[in-house]
Amino acid sequence: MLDRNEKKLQTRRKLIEAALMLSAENGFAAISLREVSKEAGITPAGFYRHFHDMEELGLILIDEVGLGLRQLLREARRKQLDHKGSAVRASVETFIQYITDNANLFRVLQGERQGPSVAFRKALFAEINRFVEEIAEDLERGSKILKQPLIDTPLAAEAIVAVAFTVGGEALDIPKHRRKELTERLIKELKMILRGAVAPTKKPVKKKN
Amino acid sequence: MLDRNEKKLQTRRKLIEAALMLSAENGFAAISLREVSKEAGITPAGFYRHFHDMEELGLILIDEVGLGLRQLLREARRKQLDHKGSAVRASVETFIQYITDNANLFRVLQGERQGPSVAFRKALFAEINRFVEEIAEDLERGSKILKQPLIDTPLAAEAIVAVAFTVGGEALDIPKHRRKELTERLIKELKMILRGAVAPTKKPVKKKN
DNA sequence: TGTACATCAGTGAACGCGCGTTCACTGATGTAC
DNA sequence: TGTACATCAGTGAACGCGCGTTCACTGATGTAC
Repeated sequence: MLDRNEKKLQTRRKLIEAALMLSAENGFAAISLREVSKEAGITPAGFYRHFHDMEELGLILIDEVGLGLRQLLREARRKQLDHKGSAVRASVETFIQYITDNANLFRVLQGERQGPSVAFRKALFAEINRFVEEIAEDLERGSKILKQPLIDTPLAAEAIVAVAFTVGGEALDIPKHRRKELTERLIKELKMILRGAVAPTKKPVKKKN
Repeated sequence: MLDRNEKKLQTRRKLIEAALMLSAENGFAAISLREVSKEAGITPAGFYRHFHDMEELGLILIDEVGLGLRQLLREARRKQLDHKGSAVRASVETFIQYITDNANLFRVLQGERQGPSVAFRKALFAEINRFVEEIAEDLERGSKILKQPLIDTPLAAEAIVAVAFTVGGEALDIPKHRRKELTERLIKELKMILRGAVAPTKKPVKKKN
């Protein structure tokens, strides 16, 4: 009951990795049970020993996305403590690195927002929301340290994530040597948002936009 | 040579509308030539009198998206001239209205970013870029009128579009009565970005984020 | 340790289905005289 | 206006293909004695 189980888990892993790899091309929605099974080295019928159908596999992929995002945050926080340069820079560089390393995982997140099923979309949305909330907490903490209260932290977090994911999505389709530009651009954009999120200190600058 | 041609164009329109309608469910990538033909009321073989394949139809859908976006901008500018309330509010309300009215068109834009083919993605990206540039011009104009120079207009435009499209995408999956909240949220987020994009007037507020 | 039996991950063949594409065709519309 | 011919949007049957799913099966691993 150990070697056997281990073997099974190994095949399961292979299926997950195969799905991740194959969905790089045209998204998870575009791949078939047969393709995934073949890539993982088993027959289509064998697939059913592991998942009820492709949707179940898809939901597990989304879990992996969530896991990846949390790892990303942990890594980013760690880098911020070393604080050479700004916190934003450290975070963005970690983020772009993550995207580069986990392109296929990020593609799932990016691509299946209007994916194959309602359950799918809901799960993905929940995962992203969780990420936004964690970013909000980070912002809150940072703003207290710097003594720069923010006007509306959750909103700022949402805007930051929206912009980061959009630019991140672009990064996937770009040759590596142009990643650096994207990184700089993203840093500037996020700083812009943060600047707008800081509550005015003395004379509030008038704006009528 | 007139009635004939007219009839043909009519069928073509039906195919386009059918594709738009069917792709509402699970995106354009998920629909078949046979489905579209059936929905449009012709046999699958007849499809080829109008398009070489589904990809060609898809590219035309993207053109329609572009057309829609330009109409949206025109409408938003018109509303701004009436300027009851802020320019941002007028724009956002027009935007959300557009999304509500053209949900399927917007879904194409939203959903096929990592769509079926490279040509597809490129076309979509080009269309969005064009939109970003027009927003940038609007921002530039607005900032001159208000005498509030912006630090980096193209960047601000990009961030604005990223946030607007993200929130817009959420709007699609939400019951109508909650649209209002989303509208307000989007307005706040865009104002936040604009605040961050305005060049500091006198003493630049220090920030180390 | 050796034997008899149970478990169960993975096999391979078969199924019915919807797909994209081809083809010769039909019949209404358009054109030339 | 009437006739003979050309055009061509749309038909309907046929094709081969990959799909998801089922099923009885095999044979290696695990368990009980």
